[in-house]
Amino acid sequence: MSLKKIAEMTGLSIATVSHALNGTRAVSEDSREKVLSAAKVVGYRPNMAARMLRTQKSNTIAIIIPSDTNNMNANYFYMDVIMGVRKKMFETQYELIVSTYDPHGGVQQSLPSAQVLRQHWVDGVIVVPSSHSQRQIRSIREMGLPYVLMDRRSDDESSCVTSNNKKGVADAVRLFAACGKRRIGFIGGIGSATGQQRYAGYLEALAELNMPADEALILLSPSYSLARGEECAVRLMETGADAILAADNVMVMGALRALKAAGARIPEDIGIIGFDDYDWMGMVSPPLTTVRQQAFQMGYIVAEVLMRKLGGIKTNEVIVLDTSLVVRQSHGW
Amino acid sequence: MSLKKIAEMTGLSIATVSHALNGTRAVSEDSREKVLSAAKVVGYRPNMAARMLRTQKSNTIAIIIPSDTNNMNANYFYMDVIMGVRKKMFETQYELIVSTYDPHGGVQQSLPSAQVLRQHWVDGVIVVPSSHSQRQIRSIREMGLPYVLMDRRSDDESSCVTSNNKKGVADAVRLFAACGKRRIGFIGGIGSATGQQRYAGYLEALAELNMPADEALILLSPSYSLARGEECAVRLMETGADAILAADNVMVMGALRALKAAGARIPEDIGIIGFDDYDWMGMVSPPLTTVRQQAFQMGYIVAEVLMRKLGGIKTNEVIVLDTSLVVRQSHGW
DNA sequence: TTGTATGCGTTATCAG
DNA sequence: CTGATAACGCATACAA
Repeated sequence: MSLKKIAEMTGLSIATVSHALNGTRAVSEDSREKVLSAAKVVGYRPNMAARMLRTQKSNTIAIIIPSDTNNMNANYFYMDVIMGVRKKMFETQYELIVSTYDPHGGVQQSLPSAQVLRQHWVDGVIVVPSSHSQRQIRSIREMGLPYVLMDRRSDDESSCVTSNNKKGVADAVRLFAACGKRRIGFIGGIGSATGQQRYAGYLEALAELNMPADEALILLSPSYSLARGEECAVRLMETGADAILAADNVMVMGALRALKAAGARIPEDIGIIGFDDYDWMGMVSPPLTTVRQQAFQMGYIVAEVLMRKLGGIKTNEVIVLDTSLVVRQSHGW
Repeated sequence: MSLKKIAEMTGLSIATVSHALNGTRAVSEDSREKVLSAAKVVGYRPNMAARMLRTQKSNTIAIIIPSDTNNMNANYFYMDVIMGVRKKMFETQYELIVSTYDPHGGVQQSLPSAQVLRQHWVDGVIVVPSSHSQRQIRSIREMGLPYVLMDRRSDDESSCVTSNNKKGVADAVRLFAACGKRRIGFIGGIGSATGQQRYAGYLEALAELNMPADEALILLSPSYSLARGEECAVRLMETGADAILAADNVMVMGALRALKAAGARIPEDIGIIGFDDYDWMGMVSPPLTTVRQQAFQMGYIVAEVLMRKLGGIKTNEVIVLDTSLVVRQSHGW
């Protein structure tokens, strides 16, 4: 199983065997063949641990995402992201460790649950920070582990890849306004930088349109859930909203359900725009207008940025991916 | 950064430092404190490579899933699975490597793209086999790497955790029949063991109900896609089907879209039942009746089985998880 | 309670 | 073109 064994089988030295296998120095054709066939016979597989120990490289990175156990749906966004990361990993022959943490685990629990960080192991890490993870991010930086933030920005000193959440929501608000909507409600999360940016986009667009920001139309929650989405939508209907911006793919489902349960006509009585884009959104009635994020690309690009860092490049990159409005029918005419 | 350094700092031996850190033998309170504080000062993190090399254990497993790049939706099922696996991993302090392969990559390409298998590294592996991966599975077995199959069964010698696909589909057919449906169409995949089992369930239920299996009502495809789902549904409408069983969460979306586009009344003109259960399925109109799989549990359980194997238990376990009908409205009355 | 010393499987250096 | 050997950082058997 080891180089040593193959060396014994072939009568060559460990060094020659290693070089023959890796093509890292000239080896006679004769020796090469002997080594290769012996390796095949015993089913030789290199021992990564030894290689890592020697080279100080694991060819492995980790991605650490929040996993809200009572809201599994939010994770689908990260699935697309992970597939994007995987694509880059495949191209570069890296392996990917997927780790999770509980975003509601409190300050000290938030990120470090990822034991992968506490061990000298991965070459780099992609992190989706929570609002409590500044300290962990700092410690990652201090231990010299290459990293890139993703989806959410938590500070100015880190490389980061996010969506243009602010613009995405602002676009949606403008679309509502263009359709004659005047009382636009906002359902969002306040627990993450992402949520805050979306809220900021809402306020900004309102201001730009000279529309007042009515507190009764703004419903912020610490976390996302279907039930919470329903609840908020009910509240907004009572307040006389004629449009709802649900800044998250879970909330929008709840909101939609509540609207339908109440028998509201969409979009005549009340318009609705959601976040993220899945095929099913075109399948509900009316088909949902939504703010699309480039999830797969986000994964691919954040992996690319990390790879660049692993290559020794020192620049800090802040990449903001554009969102796009997927205009279907739920927003109005 | 290493035990050696801490040994130097504290004036103790490497052995004592190691034991103090790991609590693996008695150490005087005095020494312990010295070691711990020194470790904290220099930010000591154990070097996994060295530990792995020494102990021949990585505390890491891998899961290898098919990733159909032109059908990202299918992946969401595996996201739920992965979260289930993660839960077990969290409990047992293992890390999880997520690897993918192209299910349409042809025979030789199918599984081995997962380089993780070609390296002596992970302690065990969870594999979703494709119909072409028997050889790879055999080679995994031959190299003595503990493994468990998941979602699909490819042979009789491997431990395996799957859903009861056959029964799930049969239940759906019976429900259709109970609602007076007589010409029940089947849209399915033939490219995987999963698809074949679902098809078998369809035939079995039909036979049990003394209903003929009309070839014109059976549409099998090598792979899943939204477009293909639409196409099949159109065909089935032409053939006069009064019900459609779409044995996959992507196909059912396509089928639903086609039905709506054609202005069919659901479920009066034509009923439809899908596979897998997502929140959005309750949000379309009419709410979709579907065959639910226990995705999260499947992940948790398959991880459990693998852990058992890693613990040295030699039994082969074949676990079949029950499916359940989520009865909403699209099937009929 | 502590220390010494070995070896895990590689890569890479240095010497032939 | 080839070989001997050191070192990577750790766990642990053995000795004291």
